[in-house]
Amino acid sequence: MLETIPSWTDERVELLRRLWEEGLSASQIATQLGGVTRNAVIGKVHRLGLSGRVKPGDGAVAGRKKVSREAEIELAESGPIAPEVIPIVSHRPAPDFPQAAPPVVAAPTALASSTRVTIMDLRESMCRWPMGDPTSSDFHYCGDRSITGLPYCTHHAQIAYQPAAERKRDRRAGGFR
DNA sequence: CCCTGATTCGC
DNA sequence: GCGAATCAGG
Repeated sequence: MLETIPSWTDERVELLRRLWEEGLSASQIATQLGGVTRNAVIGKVHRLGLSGRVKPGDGAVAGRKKVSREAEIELAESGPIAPEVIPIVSHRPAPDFPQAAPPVVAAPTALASSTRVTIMDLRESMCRWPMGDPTSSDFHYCGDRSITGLPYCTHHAQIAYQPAAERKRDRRAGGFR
């Protein structure tokens, strides 16, 4: 049956908060939530007092976390392959990485395999590599154990932080462009 | 023309 | 409180 769309339940508000703070646009949040328009999202954001994510004039970068020095250098050398903090806003048409079964190391993280890791499930220690279209409702994250200090697991960190030279050769793996 | 958030105001 | 319409901008 059709899912009845509740208005602003605690869950949905929490999700809204989280997505907004992560830097998603109102329209993207709207499609993630489902059943609401971007106007509704914006309206709610204002009612919650969440507006003003980015402060122009503020010396520090408000919305985005600072990357480590190493990662920064790597990014500078490798170019804008992947965004540093939350890649969900990135404009990739259709990622779809063959990342079905990453048996890396015995992942200590509890939830894994079949469960879709949504933004709600994401923890600091989990890989935030985006899977799927951010404007789609089935969007989720990798969720594997992330490297300490980095937002990605070993697998996706390799894709995200490829050295410039190596990139030419082994670029097909990522799907980024 | 696509998008963004901000604001207003009838409901 | 909610969100469509509108506004102002990129």
